[in-house]
Amino acid sequence: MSQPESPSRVRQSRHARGAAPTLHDVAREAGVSLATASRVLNGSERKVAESFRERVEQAAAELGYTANVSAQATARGTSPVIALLVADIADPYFGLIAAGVARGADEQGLVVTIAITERDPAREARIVRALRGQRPQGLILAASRTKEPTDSDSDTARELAEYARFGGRVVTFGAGSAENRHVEIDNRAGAEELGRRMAALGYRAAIAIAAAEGVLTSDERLAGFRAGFESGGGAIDRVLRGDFRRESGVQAMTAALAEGVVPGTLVFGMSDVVAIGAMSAIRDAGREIGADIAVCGFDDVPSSSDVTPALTTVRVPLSEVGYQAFRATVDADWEQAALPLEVTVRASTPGIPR
Amino acid sequence: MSQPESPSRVRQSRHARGAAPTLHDVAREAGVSLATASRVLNGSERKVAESFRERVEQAAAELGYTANVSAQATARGTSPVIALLVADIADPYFGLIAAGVARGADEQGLVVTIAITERDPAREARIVRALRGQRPQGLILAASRTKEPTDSDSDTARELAEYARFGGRVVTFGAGSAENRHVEIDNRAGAEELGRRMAALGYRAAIAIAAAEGVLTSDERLAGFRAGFESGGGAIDRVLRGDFRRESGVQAMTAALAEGVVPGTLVFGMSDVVAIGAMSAIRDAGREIGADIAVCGFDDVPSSSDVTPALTTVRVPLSEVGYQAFRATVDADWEQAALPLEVTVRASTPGIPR
DNA sequence: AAAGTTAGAGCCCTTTGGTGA
DNA sequence: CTCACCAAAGGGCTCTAACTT
Repeated sequence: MSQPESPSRVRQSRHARGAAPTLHDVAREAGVSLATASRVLNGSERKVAESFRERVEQAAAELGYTANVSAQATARGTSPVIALLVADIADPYFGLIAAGVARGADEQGLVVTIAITERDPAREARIVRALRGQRPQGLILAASRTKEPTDSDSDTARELAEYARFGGRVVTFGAGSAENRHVEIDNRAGAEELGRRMAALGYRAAIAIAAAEGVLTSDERLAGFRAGFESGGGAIDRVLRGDFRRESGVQAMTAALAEGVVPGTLVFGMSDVVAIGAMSAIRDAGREIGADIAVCGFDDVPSSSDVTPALTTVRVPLSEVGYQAFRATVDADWEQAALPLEVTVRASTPGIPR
Repeated sequence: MSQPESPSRVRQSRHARGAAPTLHDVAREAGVSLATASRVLNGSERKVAESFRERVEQAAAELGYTANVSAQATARGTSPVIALLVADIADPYFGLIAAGVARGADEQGLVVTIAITERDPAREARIVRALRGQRPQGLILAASRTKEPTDSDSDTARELAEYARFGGRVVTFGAGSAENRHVEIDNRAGAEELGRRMAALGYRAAIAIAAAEGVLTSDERLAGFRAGFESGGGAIDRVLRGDFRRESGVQAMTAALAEGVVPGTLVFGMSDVVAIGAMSAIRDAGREIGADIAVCGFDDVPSSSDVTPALTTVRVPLSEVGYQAFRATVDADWEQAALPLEVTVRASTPGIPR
């Protein structure tokens, strides 16, 4: 009566159902000690005789044993996970970065946990704190950093510092603190080249659709573009503010159009997604993209080449960027590999005939 | 000499640097027992006197304590993670699903670990096995299932069964086994309606670009479309095979065009991404999308409305689908909420004037 | 006697001495 | 002396049972 409804050859361990077999179960089944079973199954330098190894492996297979990662983590004092924070995983920008991170993690047999900040600094701080509890080997922060930290930003910073203090490795994008490793995308240079090229195409007046002032990526891209565009004789007439989302491009552009946009103007969206939103607004206003109003963006996300006219942009090797960020979390001595940006001129900026 | 370079008020615990503070440290600092500290910090029914609670909380704050999730997991026997398997996180289809899953997980304070199958059954099996080790509360499999399992598929199935056997909850998409919960997208009905609508618009000849035979989602969409389209007097002339990726759409369409495509033909891509690839090929061949060759897809990923002409498709609430999948992993009694699909006719299928 | 504390066993695994062949 | 095994301690936490006031 102590073993209700148990089939005849049931194991008498406590996990008849409901719990996965443990190393203990395997060891007992194989008739060896825990230590030996551990060595066979969960990797160790020390040798185990072939006959024992076989017995253990068979027992494990029979029982469907899988090492309990949490237990391993507590015992080893390190857990095989990389934490990735992104603003929005459905955004292709972050999707591509995540793909790169995942690729790297897979290579190293690490697991990646993903969390979404929704671009909310308070949320971000909360998440970093929660993630700290996982004791991940590395933490990659791919949400947008701002220059002058809000209170919540410094909450995040504090949590990150705390995490780093106890051996965790933080990787951020763009200029990080001296402490943290960071993957640098040369937004400024890429944007400058873009500005130069656009000026060379004959554009002289531009409208920029940027994120809020202080958002580093946006600031850098804007400054770079301005430098390049002005060096070629162009000028940015208006800077509209929003964020990196498509809807932001739609709204800013709609507003700009309402105020009036002269033909031959170039619109520069701080991200392709924004630029594509702007294109949509332009079209909805009955204007033409290209000869009438030209548009360019930044990132070269896949859909940039699928819209019509195809979007002029700066190619950022996002997946590679993600991969680099991953390497930065695990490599003892890491140096960022070159991440070349490349201006890609397409039909959305046909140029102005002289 | 026993405490090198230690600041004066250093704590004497073993973790002067390198290891995060433990509950033990907090308890000592607060002058209470482990049990009390645990109750205060890591949630418990039992009451703790206010004065003790304060002391503990302050000590925790001072030390920057965060509970070690792995240790909690081993002690509690359950770990707060949901595992998500997707074919490709950079694909907007999976990106949106992941966003929905992440939203749900966040609501419940769970962590999402993500893994990429790359649509490789062998990889998938390997990953499921690795993920099993995490003892996640739920496992969401969002990669494409096939009808007649390959060997590797049954490897996956075996791992899933093993996982489920010990209390894990598996959620798949599309018709799952009787055992597993599954989130059903009514591909057939959606595609049928699409087919009907396309026939009503005057289309009579269609080319379908599908994934390999046996890939359930593709099969269902194709069958549904065929039924609807034929019921309206149309017929599918050619079924080209590839996968769900953009490149597949390009290749299939290029091949189709080489063989010849008469004006007025409708191309149905089994996913928007494929349809967009086909659009690209059509354009590259110097043909026109719309009046000449019409195109429709499935999913309504964001870029579908950004391409020109905008893509006719079937709207799938992907983020909601992901959310549902998440609920299915955690709710004791779960019933799938309705996931209405909606045919969205856009400019890529202007119809054939009679 | 109620309320709240504490000691200590237990979770699953790793790893280090020891020990017998 | 190797070689290859085992026992046992330890890792950070939870939770029950016993104890204090």
